[in-house]
Amino acid sequence: MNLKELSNLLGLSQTTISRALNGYPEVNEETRARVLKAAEETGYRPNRVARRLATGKVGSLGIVMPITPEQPVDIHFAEFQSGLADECLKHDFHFVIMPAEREQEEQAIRDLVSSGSIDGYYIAYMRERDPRIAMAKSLPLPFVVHGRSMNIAEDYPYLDVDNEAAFSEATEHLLELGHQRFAMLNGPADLDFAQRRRQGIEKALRARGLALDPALVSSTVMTDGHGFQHMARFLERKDPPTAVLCASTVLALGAVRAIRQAGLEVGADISLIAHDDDLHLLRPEHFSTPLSTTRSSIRDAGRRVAERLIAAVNGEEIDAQQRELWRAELILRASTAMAPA
Amino acid sequence: MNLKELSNLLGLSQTTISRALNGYPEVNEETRARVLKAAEETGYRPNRVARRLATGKVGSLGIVMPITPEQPVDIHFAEFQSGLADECLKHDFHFVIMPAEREQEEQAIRDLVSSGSIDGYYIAYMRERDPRIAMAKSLPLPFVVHGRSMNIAEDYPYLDVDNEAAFSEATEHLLELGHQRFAMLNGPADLDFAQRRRQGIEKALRARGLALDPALVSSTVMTDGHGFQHMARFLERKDPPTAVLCASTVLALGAVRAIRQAGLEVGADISLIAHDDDLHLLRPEHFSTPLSTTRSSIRDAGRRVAERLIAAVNGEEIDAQQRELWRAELILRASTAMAPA
DNA sequence: AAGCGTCTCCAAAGCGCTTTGGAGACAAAC
DNA sequence: GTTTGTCTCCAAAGCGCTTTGGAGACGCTT
Repeated sequence: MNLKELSNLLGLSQTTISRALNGYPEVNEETRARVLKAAEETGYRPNRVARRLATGKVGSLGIVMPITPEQPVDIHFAEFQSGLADECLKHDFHFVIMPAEREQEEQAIRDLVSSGSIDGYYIAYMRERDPRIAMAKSLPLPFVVHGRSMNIAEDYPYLDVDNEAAFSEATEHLLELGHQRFAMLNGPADLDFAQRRRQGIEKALRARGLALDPALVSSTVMTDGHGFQHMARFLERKDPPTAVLCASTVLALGAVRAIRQAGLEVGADISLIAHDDDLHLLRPEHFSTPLSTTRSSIRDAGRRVAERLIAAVNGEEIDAQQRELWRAELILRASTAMAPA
Repeated sequence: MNLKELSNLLGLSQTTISRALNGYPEVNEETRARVLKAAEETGYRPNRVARRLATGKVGSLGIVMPITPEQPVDIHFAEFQSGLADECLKHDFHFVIMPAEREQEEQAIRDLVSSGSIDGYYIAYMRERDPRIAMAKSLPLPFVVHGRSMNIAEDYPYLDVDNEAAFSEATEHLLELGHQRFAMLNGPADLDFAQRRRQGIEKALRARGLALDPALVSSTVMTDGHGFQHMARFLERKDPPTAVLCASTVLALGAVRAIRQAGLEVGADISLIAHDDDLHLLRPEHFSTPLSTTRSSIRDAGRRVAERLIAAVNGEEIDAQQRELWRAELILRASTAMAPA
């Protein structure tokens, strides 16, 4: 059922029906009621693709889904997407997912934009001096960056967690508990959030005249396998760390396994703080030893990004709010304790 | 940059450019080369939305994402989607996600189809006599069902795991180990896969003259919270089970926590077999006691569904392969042992 | 009675693409 | 020299919608 058929059915022009349905004033209320009723009965829904061609809007956001052989599905991505979906549902938006390998990410964004199937998009997994930002600014659609990119002079709309502050704070807490030897299970070294988290630790240590031993830092995709593997490696050293900071509860999952397998106890022998994106599946309080965390909901971030994008699509520009930096909350549980003597 | 601009630039008609780009024979190879070069240089990409209007195809699959307040993100869904994305990438497809609350699922499919933004779609989370199947058959787009729906007489294209056989087999194994008292942590009772899994257990028990105690069956959304809660409840009884079957490793995660918290040991005190969808994040071999499982990759299912849909969109109808039933593999690890005396 | 708003409604253009039905140029065939 | 066929290319229609620029009908004022 399309407009033309409906117009034949009602003996009205397509114009009138379109206007009746879209709430324009120049149509008799009686006629409008008749149209609305017929639309309801026939189940008529305007073709969004045709509407997009006519108006330029489709009611859809775009996202590029990173595909890597090593990490088939990123739970952080899924959780973010879940927030995005919540917000889209509210506004009758849907979203388009464009899978892309890392090398094709820029091309994927271009394709998505020129495909005409979205009104706005977000980009994530930012790296230093990320070229995608300049590119996005040159494209005609609104966008929001999730995260940030270091050493970019220009302004751009983003939403990020203050990773540096979060990890500084966590480190300071461990220092106060007497820890001196720190390890870090970090995300991929080229990603902005990983760099900032590391800087946060280094900053806090430097203030006490300490330094982070590069041999006790791993930078990997955030899977529990990597968490296990590198934690095990750290523990094999003759001077193992007494405190570990993890960039994700997923890494912590593996780390805890390694610690226990080495016959050690989380908390008593080794203190651990993980960044908690509030992953629904991996609650820090459900670990065998409940985990101390720096917490910031990635799902809320997804909601907020969608909210901003939809506002931008609807023409509600809010330049004042372009840059948004969320503070993570330090939550102490049983995985942090005084350093062993 | 659009076709018209490109045609002005080259001094050729839009027709010729379109044909050159789409590989039609009636264009001089010299001209084609010139067009290809210009398209490359200007970064011209045809507007998919316009193309869809002209041809009826966009190169996009559709999926409805169930939104529930109780389970913000379903890891099974994410894992399936990951497989879908892999396959879409291969064929230069993308996919559209339409978030919908459960009551609106049918409407969501209708909207998706009439929106014109997809060429095919899949439906999942099937229930008994699911009305979506008849509806899907009445709509003009190809679809594939992930799972099945009981008591539907008509034929329809699906891909499912043989849940009944998997759980029968798992139960038989436990029976051979001497277990008599079984519990089940199942998925939502209205879902087809949950019903079949339960039937599988019941069938195997019946063959030995045993029955599944309804008090030892839970039917919930598959979160670790529910796994914990119901397993704890089972263990509080004066006649606790010695064998547990879980519909997901996610439920098993909680169940294991409850078992250990009760001072019992998985394997020695309680045997446990979980259905393993091969979730990347939750590897059965990484559990404190490695889990015996019935395994079938939900990611592979996503790949296969995408493959079939894309083939259907491209007009390669394979009626012979409409119904596909995969067999899950029973993998024994340390969580299953002889029943305690 | 003519003129003027005000309501309603409509025909047609246009969004960017594909595709149908030629048209023109040229060479080969008669 | 005319006809036929083959290569290339193009103008225009059409996909389903929105929107511009009227047009007709009606009632009111002068």
